Amino acid sequence: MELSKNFIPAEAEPKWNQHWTDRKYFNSTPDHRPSFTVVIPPPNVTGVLHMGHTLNETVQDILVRKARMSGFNACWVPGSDHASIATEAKVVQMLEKEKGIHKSDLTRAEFLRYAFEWKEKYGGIIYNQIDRLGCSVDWSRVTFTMDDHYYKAVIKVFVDLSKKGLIYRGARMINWDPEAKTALSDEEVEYKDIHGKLYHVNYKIEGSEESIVIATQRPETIMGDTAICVNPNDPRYAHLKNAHAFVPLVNRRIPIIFDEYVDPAFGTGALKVTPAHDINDYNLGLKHNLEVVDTLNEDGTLSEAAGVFIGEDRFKARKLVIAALKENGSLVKEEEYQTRLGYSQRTGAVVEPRISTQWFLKMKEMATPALEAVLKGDIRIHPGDKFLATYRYWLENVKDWCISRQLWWGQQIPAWYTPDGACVVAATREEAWEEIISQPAFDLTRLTIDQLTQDNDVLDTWFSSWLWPMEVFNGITDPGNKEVRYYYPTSVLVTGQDIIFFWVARMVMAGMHYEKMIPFRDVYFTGMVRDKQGRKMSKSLGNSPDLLELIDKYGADAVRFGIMILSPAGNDLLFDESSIEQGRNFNNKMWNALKLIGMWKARAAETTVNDDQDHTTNWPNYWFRCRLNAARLEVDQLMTQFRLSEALKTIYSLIWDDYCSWYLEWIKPAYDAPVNKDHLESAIGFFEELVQLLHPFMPFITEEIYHQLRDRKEGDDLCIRQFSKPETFERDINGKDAVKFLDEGVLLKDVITGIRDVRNRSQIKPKESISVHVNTSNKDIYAMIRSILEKQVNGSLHFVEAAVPNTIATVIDRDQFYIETEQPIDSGHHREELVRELEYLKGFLVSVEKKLGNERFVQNAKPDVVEMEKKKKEDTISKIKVIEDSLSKI
RNA sequence: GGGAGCAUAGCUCAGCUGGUUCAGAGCAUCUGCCUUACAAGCAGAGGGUCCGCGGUUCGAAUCCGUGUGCUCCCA
Repeated sequence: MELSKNFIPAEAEPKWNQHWTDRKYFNSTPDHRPSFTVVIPPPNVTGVLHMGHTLNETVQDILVRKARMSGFNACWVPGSDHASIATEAKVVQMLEKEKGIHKSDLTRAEFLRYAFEWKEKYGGIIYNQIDRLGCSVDWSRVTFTMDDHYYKAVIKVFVDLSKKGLIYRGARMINWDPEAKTALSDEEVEYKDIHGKLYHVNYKIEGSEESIVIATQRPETIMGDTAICVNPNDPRYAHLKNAHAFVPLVNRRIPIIFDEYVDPAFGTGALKVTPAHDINDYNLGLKHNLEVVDTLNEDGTLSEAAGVFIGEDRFKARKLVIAALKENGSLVKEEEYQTRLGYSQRTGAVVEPRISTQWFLKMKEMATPALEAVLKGDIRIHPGDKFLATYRYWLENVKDWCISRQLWWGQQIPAWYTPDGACVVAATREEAWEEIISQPAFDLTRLTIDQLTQDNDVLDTWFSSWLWPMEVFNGITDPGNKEVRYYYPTSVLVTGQDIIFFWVARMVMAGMHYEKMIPFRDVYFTGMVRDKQGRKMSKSLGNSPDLLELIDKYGADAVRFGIMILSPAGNDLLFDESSIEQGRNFNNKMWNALKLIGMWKARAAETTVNDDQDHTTNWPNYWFRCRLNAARLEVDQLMTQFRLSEALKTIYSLIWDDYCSWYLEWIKPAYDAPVNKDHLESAIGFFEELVQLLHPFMPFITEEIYHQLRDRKEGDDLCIRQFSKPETFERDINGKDAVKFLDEGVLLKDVITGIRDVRNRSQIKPKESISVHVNTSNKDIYAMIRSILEKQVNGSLHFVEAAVPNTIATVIDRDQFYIETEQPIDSGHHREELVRELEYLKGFLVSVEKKLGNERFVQNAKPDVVEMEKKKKEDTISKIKVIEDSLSKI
């Protein structure tokens, strides 16, 4: 079959995807082989894959495909999470925009119906992208965090942890998102530096003409003030013991209290205390028994309790309060102030500290085993040095986790309330009722099961995703089942460093708690994908390219190549489309090598070489065999260290440079001559191994080439072809050490390059043939590689014992070369170059001699290092001699 | 404020346990090639005070200290 000019991804990709799917290659069931399990970090259903995901999924696919080809039963479970806040926000928005329906008009059940519809419609986008990228996931296992069994698992865990006393309900100061109208965990708040203002406000002291000035960033909260606090050691305020002041605008009488918490140097040294709206004030309030006046509603508007500006939004209220304070003369000063504000990670709204009754999970007990697992090395973090400290710090200082959210989209908290407010945690209404009637404390005479009401709130999405590695195998709902025993713990988790606390640490906690085992052996953190200017890729900036467009333009293999080649382990990468171009060019290179072999195949000679008699002819095959073995070992090692980018670079260079640029050229037959049959066989065999090595990185083109190289039997596909054991590097070939072949290869390349360089510099036309005279003590090696050398430099090789006059002299490795041309030599230019070279060598010689002259060096350095220096000295001296010799002859 | 990381060619980065002619790779640049696999290519080349300063050592891009500049995490 005639091959197209270039590789056409649009044809190969759907074809192989279909083929792999048809044959169920990526579906896994437990068997006798060791398992290699990866669970996809669930992207949320609202989204599309951005470049960060692309990197992530590619890394996972590389590891999974490699394992599948290395004797493992590879199982990669896809899925997505329900992303409570983000999805609910999108659904609410859609309902308002498209249908004119407000959430408040709907019942919970009606709303959930719309949400599931929405999920059906958009949730598939992400799966399509995973598919197009060539990810070898087991689609029969796709899991969603709101699936029935998953829902049950989350509820089961909640009930269980409650029974164990690890979950409690209480009023605490929490982070409130006034836009989504829900609580957030500490981890969901992002802090940003902003320019703010500090307002100095006058509070009148009771029964005196005096007043006290406080400094605040949030004048709109003064209506919630219930004290003023000063430092007891501050002489300015010592006389105010037992005094009271009046809050401006509302005239509340509040005490002046004394606490060392206040920094006398900050602002005026006097602090207004608003326990309802600031975490530190809240703690002060607890300590001094202060009244709590909550002046804000759940949507961020001022409440009745504020007394003024009721119903105004907090930001507008601030302006109104400032104006009012100005008017009555209470505002004495405004100053610029640098501060930090918390923003909701999901909605971007400014987070409001708010006292609210929420559910919490105690973290201390769960954190200890999770920390130990990593410190003991049961879980290995890559790159370790960078993230171990972060992980450790967070777990050692962990705070209780606020797990309730005031939303509908998610697992509804299984807590049931009697009309008089008593609360029971149970998986179902019936179970809750059972529990109530079993407790004599309840007055059952007027209570029926229907009067129980369920908690309105849902659980944090992370409270479901932390069970992911277990429940994708039904490990929570059906503990100890065959699958979870086989697949758990999973092998490696690949994810972004940004969710180390949200997700990674909590999965370890859940795994240690329920399976008594770590959830994964290795954690690999990928870096963040940034644009060329180093900016984080984000939807709002619009600087993230569309994945499917990239795949359409360059092909999935090229996209995978481009993103991997740029991505050193754990480091951020600056995304640049040109690296994807490089991937496409690489495709083209391999495609052309395939075409070359195809042409050879069409016209191969019947002749073969008899190995014993003709080492020379077979030399390129031996050499490449050794080169390939060495590279395979290197790649294997890099991959176990998760240095995937370097592994890919190694393969890239092995294919492009060693195979295409050197090996194929070395065995290429003379113009119009048929190729030697043994060479052809070797070339095909090597190419097979090369595409196998590359397959995990670029699955489509490699599968295509694999099938183009030979006719394959049904079921002989590259994606499941097992790697042979890498042959050891030292293995002899025909009694010769592999290292020798490699050394000869290096010499041959050096000589070819060196002579071509001379040709270039001397402007010898490519078509002009030259005579190369070499003075060497290794004639046998040159005899071996002679024909290749002559072909590659377009010249003929002759051995000499002395300098040849009227030639261009050069030294390559340890041998002296004299290049004879038909054209006259530009002696001036040549002399100049030789002089420059000579100067460098003389300087180098001085430094080597100095080193060797240093007694302490000779004494202290390792013997082979000293030996090396001596050799350098000798080589340099002989080179100098050759150059001086040539100079004298010009 | 506390902690972590980074600084090497124009750009993006390798450089592991200090020692090969160690200062590297890819991309970009320059020169020469339409050589029947490939111009999305081939053959070559140039390019760096390894951020500054100090120390340890026979020897430092590499180890230690310090300064500067950037990035991230936490409060």
